[in-house]
Amino acid sequence: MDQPDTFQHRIWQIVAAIPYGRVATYGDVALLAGSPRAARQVGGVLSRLPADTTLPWHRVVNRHGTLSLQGERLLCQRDALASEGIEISDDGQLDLASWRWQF
DNA sequence: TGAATGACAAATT
DNA sequence: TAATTTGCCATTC
Repeated sequence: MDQPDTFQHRIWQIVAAIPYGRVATYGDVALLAGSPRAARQVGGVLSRLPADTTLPWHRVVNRHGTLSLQGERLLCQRDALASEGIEISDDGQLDLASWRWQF
């Protein structure tokens, strides 16, 4: 099983701290995790999340304010964000200047 | 143990 | 200005 102090576990803690109705970038999460260059690992961790997780992974977007996912996962994230009051453009892009989590 | 992978980001062409 | 390539870092095979 996973160690209690792994990067993965730290990512979970940070993503869980994202306030409702806000979004954070992979780079921000990586920065808070202690590795500003580990943005890829953030995505890697979220990609391995269990289906029954309570983690608000849908609040994590790339630095362009777009969703890097594809297919059904992308639709699920867009729907989840819309449910929180976050408006997304037709191109799947949201206004980071307005929705980005300021910490 | 080593090589490959990946839900990003920045630099370069 | 836009598109492409390289670099990063932890996890996985």
